[in-house]
Amino acid sequence: MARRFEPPVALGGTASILGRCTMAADHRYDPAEIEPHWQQVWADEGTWEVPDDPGGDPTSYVLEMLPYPSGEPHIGHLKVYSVGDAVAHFHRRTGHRVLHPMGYDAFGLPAENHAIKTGQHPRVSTEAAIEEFQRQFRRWGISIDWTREFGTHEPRIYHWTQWIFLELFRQGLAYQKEAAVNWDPVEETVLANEQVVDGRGERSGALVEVRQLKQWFFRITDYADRLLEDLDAIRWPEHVKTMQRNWIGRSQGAEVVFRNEQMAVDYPVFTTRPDTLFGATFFVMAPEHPDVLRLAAGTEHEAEVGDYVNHALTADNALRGDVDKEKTGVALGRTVTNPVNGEELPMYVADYVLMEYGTGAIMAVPAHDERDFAFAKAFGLPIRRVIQSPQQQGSPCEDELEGLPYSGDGPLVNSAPQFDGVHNREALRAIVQWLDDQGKGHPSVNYRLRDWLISRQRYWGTPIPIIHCPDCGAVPVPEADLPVVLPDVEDYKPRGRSPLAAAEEWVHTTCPRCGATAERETDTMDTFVDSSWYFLRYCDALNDRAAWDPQIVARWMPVQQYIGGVEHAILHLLYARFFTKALADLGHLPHEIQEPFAALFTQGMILRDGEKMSKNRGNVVSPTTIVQQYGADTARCYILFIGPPDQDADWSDTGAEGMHRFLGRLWRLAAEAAAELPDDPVPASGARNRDDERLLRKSHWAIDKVTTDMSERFNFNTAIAAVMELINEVTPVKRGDASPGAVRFAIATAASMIFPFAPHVSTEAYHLLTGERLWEQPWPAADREFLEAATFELVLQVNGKVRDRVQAPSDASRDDLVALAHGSDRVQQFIDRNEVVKEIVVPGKLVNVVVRPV
RNA sequence: GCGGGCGUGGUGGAAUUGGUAGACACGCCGGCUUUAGGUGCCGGUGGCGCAAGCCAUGGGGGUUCAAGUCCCUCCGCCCGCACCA
Repeated sequence: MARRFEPPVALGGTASILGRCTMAADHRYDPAEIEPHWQQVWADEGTWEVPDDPGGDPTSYVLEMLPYPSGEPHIGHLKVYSVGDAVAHFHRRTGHRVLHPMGYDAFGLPAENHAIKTGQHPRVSTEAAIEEFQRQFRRWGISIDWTREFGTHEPRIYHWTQWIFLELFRQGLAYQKEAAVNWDPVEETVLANEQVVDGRGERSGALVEVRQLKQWFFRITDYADRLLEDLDAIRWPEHVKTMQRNWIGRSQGAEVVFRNEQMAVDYPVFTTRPDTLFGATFFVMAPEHPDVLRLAAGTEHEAEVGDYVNHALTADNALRGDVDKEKTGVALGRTVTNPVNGEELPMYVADYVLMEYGTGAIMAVPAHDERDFAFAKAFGLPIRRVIQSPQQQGSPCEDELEGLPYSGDGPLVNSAPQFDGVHNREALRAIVQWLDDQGKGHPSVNYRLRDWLISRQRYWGTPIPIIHCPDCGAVPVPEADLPVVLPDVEDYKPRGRSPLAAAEEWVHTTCPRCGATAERETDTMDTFVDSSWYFLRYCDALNDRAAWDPQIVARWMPVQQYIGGVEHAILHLLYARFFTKALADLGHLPHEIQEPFAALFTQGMILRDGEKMSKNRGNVVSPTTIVQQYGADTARCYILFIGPPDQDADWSDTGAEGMHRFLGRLWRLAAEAAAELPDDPVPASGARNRDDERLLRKSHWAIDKVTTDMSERFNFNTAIAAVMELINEVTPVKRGDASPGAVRFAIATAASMIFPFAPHVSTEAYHLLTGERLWEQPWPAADREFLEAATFELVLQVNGKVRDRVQAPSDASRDDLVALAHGSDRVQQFIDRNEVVKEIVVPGKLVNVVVRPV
């Protein structure tokens, strides 16, 4: 290392030589030189690698969400890895073996769409992007165990994605069914419910069509309750948990059977309000309900119902979901019997009833349900109040409809003699019990969550390892034949079926069960399948006999700190939880591992001028540019300094420059001190002068502050600010008479603590000062001795307003403090001509003298 | 409509449990160093006021010796869910 400083002979014991025209000052802080140097050392030595089995050492697994490799990393990546790396470094230096791996979510539509446009194989563009990501992550100095790296598109990886599919299939958790599914006409594939937002494809923005297709599903609904309950046990942001709870949408209620006598068919409905059963005045079915046309057949409504159903099924999904839309529907000309009172209720078909939820049919209680109320008004149907609202209880109102619809609680009316006057919550239980006894209903739970549709009619994904045999049906590919390798094709364009269907040689095969001619499944899996287990693979990444060894996984899992964007609050995070539970049930994970991510941190976006960065706005700041301009340390530090990392933050070029100046100052102070100050020990308590005391006090205060900010919260911005305060204390003039040992200690401590955010410059500075490798040093510990001062600044208030500040001994009694208050002229000024009512003393802080005019 | 979050100087943000509002930084102003630019260093910087002092955390009200922090109410912005029976 030619550039290393040769420390000159020490220039004596005082710090007064800290002038500017020194050797060190001739050199500039040059990240372009420092950063690659240490990166090379870390790469050569494999510094961040951990063994599969770390033995008895405490472990920590720090993970950022799997990046999708496309083009080059953007500033959001820089932020998420700056946060994750800070956590990983802090955990390492506080005594943990830290697993901090990297990989790529390499399958997916953008690469395939690119292939459709250019004919370039998605593997080629994807692997080019991966290389670019690798290069950048290395250039940023992120501490990654590169031996564990993989892309989900590698056959050695999707081998196990297919294996997991087969395991789920074996257990009945993967199944095929014909269903009304969301078809994205632009992407030409089906989408999961989670990928449809406001009736539009999440990626394409196209209005989604409903099609009847045979598709593969994962039975995530079997895990609805556990996915809900276990949220309580994980340290995740409350709003993410709320979003998952809402998505799962558990509602407790009852199934109630309504019978159509003409056709002799029972129609169960789900309701959360069986207490309002006596208020049901009609009955509504979804247009998709398979019995609708049959029911209407032969009635005067037949033609009208047919038209309505046709229209409803072809209408835009988005419009149908609109709450404010006028209620529409058609009478079926049939009735059902209300089981509680034998009343005949007219049947309707209406598109406000959804086939996917409950049984696709509802009992309508217009008096106590907004939607039913709106429908009843539109169709002139009777409205019967069966629950009294509080306003109504004193004086029965004149207008029958006043206060309706009312969805709150209250005593029952107009119901049945044994229930009238009973509070509805109580009546609810009694009515369900009665229905159960009569065989006309039972308690029931419903979920909004549906099974996860995983098949995609696209090329660039993991092939579904199934062979369709005319005799045996869907037969799993034998484990020994895995992986089913994705074949090359000429044409990536989906034409309503997977491009894989065109790979005829690949498709044609024999049935593993009976040997007959058979065909391979040509759909591929949703890429969310890949990202639902990748974190398990990292623990045992090179295993070529199994997806992982459960014993090894047990050493690292669950992920101690997971970091990523809130946009995955539902999709990825719910699927990964489902996989973890299912795999544990199947015996592939230790039973204790029920949750993949013990703690979650969601970072905010980086904005510019208050707006999202986007190519359209032309306000994109690229990490490449920033790193070139200021170095990785500045970029990483600044991104963490702009504000709390969970909040959105506005990027500012001048702000980044300020951070660059600060790191330069830190480096220069270290270089100067290394060159000019003798390497004395920190002066012992008897040998310290006032400046030593001040500097050491500040140092230990900063250690305490930074340690708290890092371990108890994610306040990296205030941690960095504390290091800045410490450095401000070390500047030449302030240093005054401080001893070289104290000055060196303060600078080394600052470097040590900025390391998780700016690993290169801090390592360099620390090495200059001590000759030691910073990453091998334990995290500094604050010495209590310096945290407790002999005196403190006592704030003196009169009537809650600050009037003076004085130094007070830390061990002063309350009376002493009050005396000090009265001793202040400025306080006296405000007490004069007033009567002292009382004195409030907050030890160590303030005295408040309360006065009132005489 | 329901649920959640947020509102503090010119700007980003601090204020951990009700106890000094504005840490730290950007920007701006002034000074020193430098051939010069940049860098570096020193000082100042919430508003009003000559000053004593007064005012100030989206608006209004309350609790308290003391409120950015707790309570009520209104306003504004952001996010999630939304015909789920």
